[in-house]
Amino acid sequence: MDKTYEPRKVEEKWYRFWIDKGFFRASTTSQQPPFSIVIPPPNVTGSLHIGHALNNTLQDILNRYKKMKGFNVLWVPGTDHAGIATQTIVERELLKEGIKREDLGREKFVKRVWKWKEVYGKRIIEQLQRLGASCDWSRERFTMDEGFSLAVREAFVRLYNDGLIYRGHYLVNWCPRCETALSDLEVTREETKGKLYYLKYPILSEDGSSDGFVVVATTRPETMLGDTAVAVNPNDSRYKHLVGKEVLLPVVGRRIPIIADDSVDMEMGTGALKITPAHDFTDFEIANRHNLPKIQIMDFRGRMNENAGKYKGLDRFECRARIVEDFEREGILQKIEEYNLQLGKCYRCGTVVEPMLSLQWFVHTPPLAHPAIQAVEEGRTRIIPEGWKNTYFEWMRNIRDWCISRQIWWGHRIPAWFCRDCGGITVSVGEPKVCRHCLSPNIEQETDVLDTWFSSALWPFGVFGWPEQTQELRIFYPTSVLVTSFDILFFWVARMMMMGIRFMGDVPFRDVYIHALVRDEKGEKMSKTKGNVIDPLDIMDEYGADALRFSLTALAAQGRDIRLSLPIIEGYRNFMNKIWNASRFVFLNIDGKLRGEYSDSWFSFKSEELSVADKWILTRLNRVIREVEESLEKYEFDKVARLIYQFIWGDFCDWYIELVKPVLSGNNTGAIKRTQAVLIKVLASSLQLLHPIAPFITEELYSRLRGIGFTLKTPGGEDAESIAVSSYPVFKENEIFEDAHQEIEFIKQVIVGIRNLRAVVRAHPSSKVDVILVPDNEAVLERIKRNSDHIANLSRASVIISQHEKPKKAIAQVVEGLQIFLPVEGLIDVDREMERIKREISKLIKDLEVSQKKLSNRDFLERAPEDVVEKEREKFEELSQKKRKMEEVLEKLKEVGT
RNA sequence: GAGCGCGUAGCUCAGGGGGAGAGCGCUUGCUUGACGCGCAAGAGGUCGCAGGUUCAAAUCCUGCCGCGCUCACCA
Repeated sequence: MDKTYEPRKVEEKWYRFWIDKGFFRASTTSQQPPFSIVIPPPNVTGSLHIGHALNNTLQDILNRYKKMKGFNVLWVPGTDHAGIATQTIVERELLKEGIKREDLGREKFVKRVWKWKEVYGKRIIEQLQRLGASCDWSRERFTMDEGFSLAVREAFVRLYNDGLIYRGHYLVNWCPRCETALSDLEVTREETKGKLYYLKYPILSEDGSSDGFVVVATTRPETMLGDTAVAVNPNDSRYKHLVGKEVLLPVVGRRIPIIADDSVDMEMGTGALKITPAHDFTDFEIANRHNLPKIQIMDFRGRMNENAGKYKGLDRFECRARIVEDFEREGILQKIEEYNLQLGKCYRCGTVVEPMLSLQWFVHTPPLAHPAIQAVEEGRTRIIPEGWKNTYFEWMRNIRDWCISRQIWWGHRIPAWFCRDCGGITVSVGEPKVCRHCLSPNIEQETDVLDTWFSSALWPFGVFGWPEQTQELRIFYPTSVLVTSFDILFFWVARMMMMGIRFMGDVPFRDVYIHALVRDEKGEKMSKTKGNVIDPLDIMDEYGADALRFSLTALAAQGRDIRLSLPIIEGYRNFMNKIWNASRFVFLNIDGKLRGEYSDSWFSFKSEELSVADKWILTRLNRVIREVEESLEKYEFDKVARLIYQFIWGDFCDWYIELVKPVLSGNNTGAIKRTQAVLIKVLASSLQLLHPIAPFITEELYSRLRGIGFTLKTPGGEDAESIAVSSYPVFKENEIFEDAHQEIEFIKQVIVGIRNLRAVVRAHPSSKVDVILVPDNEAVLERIKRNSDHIANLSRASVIISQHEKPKKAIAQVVEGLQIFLPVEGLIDVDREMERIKREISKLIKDLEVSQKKLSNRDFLERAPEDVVEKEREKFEELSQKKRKMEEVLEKLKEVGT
């Protein structure tokens, strides 16, 4: 066995083993309770990033844990076609070859994208496998595979027939670069420095002559070309007299009315608002109230159209500059101010979004949102951590209709056909032959595709074969938990809730666990442009998948972002190595094969046969088992990791192994056998606890345990050929030994005390020192007697127990009920040691004062719970005893100095 | 503008009404028969600030300061 764990030597082997054995395959005939998770499907063209690593590690932990608990676990994997994102990437690649998508035409282009999908979809799947994801790959799905396409059409048709999908002319967010409509969510607002332009519109008097100006303020002067009114607040005394009059729209020369509308804020700008109904959401609504015409002045690429007159053909930003110039020349530009505004940008490409009037498809969401809100209110779906509930409610309660049509090629084509004869719409799952309304065969399918998130919303039941009523749906829906990050709470989680309830009549998941975002060590979001990405694949190459997984788990505290850095990962890589070496120690101390000695109810020692140390470690183990399970059930992943880390390193390695070394090198065969058994039991259980987080190293070490003849059982009671299918450790009340636990905890203090004294006298680690232990009472005396070997071995001391004699010249330590003396002959830095003791005494005095104050406070005595008061009394007693002893120690020191 | 989260050791973070914790880093010592990716012993903190509630506040409440995020059609 190597001295250092080398993950690269084993990881691939074990993953193949798990797959070959079919351990990740779920059963549709099992009697076991189901546990199911659907993966948040990564983008097909994407590459595994650190966020995926976290997301899938957490899911894997839950799945592997439940598997070991005997559940019929199903983790459904898959990928998302990610419409706009994927199309953009493929377009960019094609451009490198000098090909535009229009050159290929729709059909050929889509074929090219499928090719990409084949290559890159596979890549991300391999990367997930590299991470160790225990997905049931036989059930891998893609949001555009045949079955899923059927589900999408079915859902669309049903919603349409129920009147929840409609088509109409509305103002939508439009990306002029992607040339498609976007939903509200796909627009991100960014604070941008801009300018506020004050434009003077000449007022027309009754006779048509000019009569002064009304000044409007705007951040987008170019939109004035499409102005159809100026609006003021009806209560605005500055403008009251102008309502009903007209202004002459400069440059254009059109007459437009001055109207009154309540929604105009008198404080804002000049209080007079120019109305461009076809390019602004507020204006659109005002226009509807006043029956104003809507003049579109741009084409879908963001260039001025024929309605822009002489500006036709200009890009919208060029046009802005020209308009401003022209206003200035005419003397009707009053002023320009610096102005910060929240600009809407396309979340995919960052282009400034243009509100555009167009014919689009929408989902009418409030009727879907209502039951989805209720489900969370009633706790049928729990959101964890709870804080996100409010965010969910907030969004759901203010939900607006969802624009689902996209003018791109890659995606689910909307299953609607338009009739060239009667203009009617036929919506159908299969391809219709004739128009539903006039029976004309002269029909044509909608060219728009659906928003990617429309199909993602069906994921939790689409993957199980919906709309067919499959066995999988019956068993695994609702899924047990969804693990995701908060940035797609609205995009995805909320919509799955709506669709799941609508089509399945039940929530899509019992729990939603929302985890953090992974940031860099400075707390910044990782991005390729910033160059601060930590690539999980590099990390796995260098440190191993387990180290990465453990790092992410240990940092996955609820409600806080993860700041990941290499030193942290290195630390947990070291932990993996520690486990490796602890196991190595165990193996080195078991000669030959166990020959099944321990495999069949192999741990069968009666409590009186166990040593105090054995009892101590078993107590610790059992408590850790319980705490780990409690934490897992609450999704407290960081706590799980900490508990296991502390137990393996801090308890098992630092103390148990050290305590047991003399036994193993002794010649008491019975004691050796028993110790070996405890070592194996504790090691095996530790590996099991660790397995969900670090599957590879634990499998490797388990295989070595099998090599020496030790086997775990499956939940079904059979020999487990893999730790992945072994039965999770169970808390056993009869392996809790409170007395032994306290005894070893006490002995640890004694040992640390002596080591501390050794450091004071600068004793060389290999040299022995003489110490005199002076116990207060019989109980302490007995404890020390029982453990004098442990003390002597772990502190390299010759121990003398004395109830009366105390050395004259010595340095000392005090632990509860015990003084530890180390005689010295003036070879030490007495002043420094005195300083140390004095510091300690003054701290004791301070603590005593606090305690004293409490105990002399009548309110405390009367109102505090009895046990708290009692504990305070004990504490006071203990502190004052310790103080007395420390003072004594100080006296001894003085003598050393003389 | 509204809402949410976070300020605890030099750094990264647990904890969350009754004796301040971990890892890393730092100091000192170590060819300790598992491991130097290690062992041992240490130093290091008015728990952001100010009030309040309470017998008792790092912990609960209010305000403030700082950092971050989300939502919002505001010219």
